[in-house]
Amino acid sequence: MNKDQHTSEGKEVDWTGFLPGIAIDCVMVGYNEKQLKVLILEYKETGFFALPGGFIRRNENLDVAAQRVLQKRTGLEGIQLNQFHTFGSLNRYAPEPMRKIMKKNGLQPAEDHFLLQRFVSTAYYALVNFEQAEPIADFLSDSCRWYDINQLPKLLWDHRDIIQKALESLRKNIDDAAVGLTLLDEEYTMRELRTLYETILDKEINRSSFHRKMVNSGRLERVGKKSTGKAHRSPYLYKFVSN
Amino acid sequence: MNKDQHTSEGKEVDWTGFLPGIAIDCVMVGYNEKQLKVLILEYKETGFFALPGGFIRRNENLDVAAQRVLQKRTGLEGIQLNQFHTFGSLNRYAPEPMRKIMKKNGLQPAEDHFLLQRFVSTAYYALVNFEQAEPIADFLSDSCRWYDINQLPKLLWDHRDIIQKALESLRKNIDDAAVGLTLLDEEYTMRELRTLYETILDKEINRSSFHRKMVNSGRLERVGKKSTGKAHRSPYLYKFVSN
DNA sequence: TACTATTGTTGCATAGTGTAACAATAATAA
DNA sequence: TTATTATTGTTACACTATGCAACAATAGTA
Repeated sequence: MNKDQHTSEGKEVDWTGFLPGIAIDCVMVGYNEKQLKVLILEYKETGFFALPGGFIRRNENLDVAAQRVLQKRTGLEGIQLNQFHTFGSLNRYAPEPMRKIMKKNGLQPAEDHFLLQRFVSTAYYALVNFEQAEPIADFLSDSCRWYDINQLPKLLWDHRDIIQKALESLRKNIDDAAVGLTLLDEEYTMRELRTLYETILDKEINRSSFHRKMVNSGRLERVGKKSTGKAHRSPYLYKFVSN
Repeated sequence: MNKDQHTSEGKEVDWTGFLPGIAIDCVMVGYNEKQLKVLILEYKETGFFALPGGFIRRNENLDVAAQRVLQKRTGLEGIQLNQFHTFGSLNRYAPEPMRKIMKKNGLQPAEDHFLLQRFVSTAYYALVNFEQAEPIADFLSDSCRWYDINQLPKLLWDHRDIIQKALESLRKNIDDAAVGLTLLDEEYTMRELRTLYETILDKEINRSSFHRKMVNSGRLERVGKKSTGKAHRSPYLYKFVSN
């Protein structure tokens, strides 16, 4: 058999249980203090950073595998995952960092170890509530943390490109994605929702147009007013309609 | 080594030269006589039909592999390929048809033969000129033919779903895809272009709105008139502007 | 020369959106 | 109590895009 000792997970990993050659990478997007965040793993003692990812079990759907990866890293279930691209460039095959990571974890991988192969990677993005998620490192990493999308550390392989493409995809789907539903608190002001849009799209949005569009979309419901404590009219609170 | 005899291609196939577990499927879309066409392979003596596909060489980019598949089946180079989804459902793993296909080709595949594994498949669609393409079967097939997208034979695995998703993707991108550029002759009337759009979108399009939109897009150029021989005003001919 | 069918074009209604202005209002200052 | 201030809610206007309908142009036919 082809097993590694991974005491940090308390069990051995049987790499033969996964499909070879194909991996999954997840861009988990959060939002806090007017900034977009992405979950990033830091590998032990190497200064290497990368997206959370995983592999597909031999009797597991691709989409289910992605759900599993997300659940492992955030503790959340039932999050909508969006497959946006599959990355298969040759220049993403660079086993040296992974070999170093494994050595730092006390492993002595053979040259043809599962993790040192070339992988094609199908990438998903997911909108994750910053408050509810609990970043959890995997057995090769010592941290899984939120990073500001504009202040990412240098990432391994093509993971910077993957995040960029995820962001483009999110921007394209922003109106369908119900971004406010996941990224904001249950109730929010129009200003907060607009700021979220502006942050994602990285451009200013006209105030009254946005207001009209959101109200007319029929997906928002007024649920009260918010006291800002400031010297001006207090804004309404909205939430997504539940149909 | 792990080689099969394939005299129809005049050489052996060394399956170890490909990445395992991941395949490519191509939806090549053509247009003829007001109907959308798709290139479909028929496997020898089995009555099995499937999309043209292939695998990724160990030192080959994913996108390049897709180009190679397309080139092999159509003889065309430089066609734009659009990756639209990666299919990884478990229910697409059904090796029995492939085993039968191989046996009909005089092969006696081992249980764990490369082609009998589970594959995740990254799918591309491409717009292909019906006149210029020369459908070419591969070594396991005895034909590669255009089929009307509304009269497809029963396809193996999930290939019907793949075509459906390709069509949805094409519809979403129809305005960017410059469909007329590839699917029509170099010069065409507004009526022909509109009929193409209507065929792809499967709905009627308002005549004058379409006319306006296309003219205002700045991507069309009037290049003359066409004699229809009919008793009415003759339409202008257009072509895509070359910038 | 009138007729017919189709194309090219234009006017009108409606919807979406950018811009600016006005109205409402909650706290603060006078 | 009243004026001030800042921000939100709303509305008017302009411009664009698009569906719809009507009119004009025209190439062949009767």
